[in-house]
Amino acid sequence: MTTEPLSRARIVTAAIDLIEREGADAVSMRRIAAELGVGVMSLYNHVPNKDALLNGVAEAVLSEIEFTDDPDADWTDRVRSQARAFRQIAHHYPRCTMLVVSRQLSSAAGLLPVERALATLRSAGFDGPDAVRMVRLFIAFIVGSLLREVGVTPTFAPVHHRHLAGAEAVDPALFPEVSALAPLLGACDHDAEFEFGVELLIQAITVLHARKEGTH
Amino acid sequence: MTTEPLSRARIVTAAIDLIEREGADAVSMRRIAAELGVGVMSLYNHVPNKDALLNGVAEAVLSEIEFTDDPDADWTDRVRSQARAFRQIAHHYPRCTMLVVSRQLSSAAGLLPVERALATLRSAGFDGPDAVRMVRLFIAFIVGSLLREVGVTPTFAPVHHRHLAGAEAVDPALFPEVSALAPLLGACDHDAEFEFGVELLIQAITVLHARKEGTH
DNA sequence: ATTGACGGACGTACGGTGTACGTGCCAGCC
DNA sequence: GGCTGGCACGTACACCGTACGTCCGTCAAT
Repeated sequence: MTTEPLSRARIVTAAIDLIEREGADAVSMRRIAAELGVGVMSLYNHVPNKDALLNGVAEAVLSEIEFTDDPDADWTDRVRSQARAFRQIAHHYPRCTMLVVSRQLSSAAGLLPVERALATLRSAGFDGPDAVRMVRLFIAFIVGSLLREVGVTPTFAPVHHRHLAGAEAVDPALFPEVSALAPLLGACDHDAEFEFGVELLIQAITVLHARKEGTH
Repeated sequence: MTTEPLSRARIVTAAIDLIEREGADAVSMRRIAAELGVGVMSLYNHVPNKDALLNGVAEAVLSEIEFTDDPDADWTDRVRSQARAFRQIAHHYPRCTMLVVSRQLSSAAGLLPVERALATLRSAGFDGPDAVRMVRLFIAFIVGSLLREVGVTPTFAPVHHRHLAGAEAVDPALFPEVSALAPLLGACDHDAEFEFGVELLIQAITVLHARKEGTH
């Protein structure tokens, strides 16, 4: 059994595996070291500290986004596919999602999605300031959506009824709308919800686009 | 000096103060107890554990939202003011924002904003499913926006240049758009950005509204 | 007035955490 | 052959959440 020589990459992937298996709370230097069959302090030869390790996790997850961008496609389709790509990794690493969105990364991994998005929006004819605004808007929507989707499953148990275990848990007098719409609030088709949001944003942007074109 | 008798409320506000002063990482039972001039274990007479305490913090912050809803106003204005109210507390308790959005609350404090939003959307003529969709969309956008605004300042230092310390830090060959738009990406007028997003969402919703009305 | 129960403040203790620091092994180079 | 530098490792320390036992003030019933 040739134990290959421990590297930052091996440590990061071990951390990712551990997070996905047992949640972010289970991560500790000792735990990761044990997972790798290695002394705790050996980790510090490849990673300056735990925080940097977690940044590495976020980077690694983010860099697995598969952008299959077709420059010839309609810009709306390109936006759609990029939004979906972003969301797809969140589903591949659900327990890591919180980590990814809660750390702003200055590395290449964090910049590439922005680069792609800016490129397609510029090619669609938006000027710089507008393109930046659009990207920020889309990222806000995507991050917020992913947080909701993931926050629903902190234990990863398929709890569909969320905070509304029963309709009687919420007082209809205080919260008439919430209690009336409890069934709708309890069940959430995340896919449909996400697609709806993306379409609505794209449509809104298209309108704004046409309006600017018209004022030329 | 009459030391008033320690209560869940006092503990929670001490925690909030501590978080705002020194960040979320500074919170520990021992630290909070010291802040209150009290033994550590005394806290557990009023709070079952740290997690519940943090939930209490999130609830307290959330319940400070000031909804000055005018039922006679235009529904778009009501949506605007609700979105702004949500954002305002995030600016009042910037270091607590992450806590608030990362915990889904089943309490009244968490439900009230949803109730308000549903009520205004229903009064605007949306049916149940559409209203729920809209609320989810808005919350996703708001949460994502707040995370960006707050994530920019984890140290609360007014770092305006973010991840782009200098334009030369990012390789123009790899990231042409990012490097070209670096000045725009570096500086962000959060207020304007938020208002832009809210207006765009409202406009998109209005279009969708009109379309549904037309198909009657 | 005495007693009893009880709630809340507190100290101690245990297992776990991140990581600073020193030690020893082993490969590569002079 | 001896030196040097990198890497695995153990020990140690300060801090964490919290289970548990203790003590004391207050109040009810006797």
